[in-house]
Amino acid sequence: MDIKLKVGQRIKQLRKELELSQEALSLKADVDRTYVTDVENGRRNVSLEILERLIKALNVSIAEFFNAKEFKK
Amino acid sequence: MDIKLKVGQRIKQLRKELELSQEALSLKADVDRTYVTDVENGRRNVSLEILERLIKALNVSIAEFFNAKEFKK
DNA sequence: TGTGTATGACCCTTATAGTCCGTTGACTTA
DNA sequence: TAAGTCAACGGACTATAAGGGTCATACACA
Repeated sequence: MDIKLKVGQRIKQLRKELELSQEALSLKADVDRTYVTDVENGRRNVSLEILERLIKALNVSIAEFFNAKEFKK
Repeated sequence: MDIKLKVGQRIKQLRKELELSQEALSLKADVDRTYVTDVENGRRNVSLEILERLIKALNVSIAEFFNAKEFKK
């Protein structure tokens, strides 16, 4: 599966666990709301700095974010 | 520390373990030779797709790549 | 019905990611 | 003295990420 989609689905999963809307997450991470939609749907090739902001807004470490089975080989 | 530098240092560390030159890594990952230098020195805000190519060229999973103490909190 | 909230899909700028050319300095080996 | 490898750096260029506008859809509730 495409890396962009894997990351998008992981973000969506963690966002749901926190019961945040896309807009609430976008505000916490200081990105555009429609950008979050695109990222979650695998349409954006996110850069490191934006990815870090999104991950921080989800209250997990980068290691935790990528410690999911879709990122293990 | 800056996320770009953390990623750069991790790439350099794994590259050294494999005893690859920057150019050899750049060929394996199909990115520009000079780009690898910049990434390792924290000067590039790498995108997901390029990062994935670099990580694959280093023979580790994405989870393993980020399973290092600098990415845990 | 309407009104609000949440998400998704386009489309279009502009800021920057990524490429490609070259040079330089440090180090090694002949 | 070369002649090679390697890393770092700069300038110019091209491709695309990031941001933002707008409209559509679905759902809930008054």
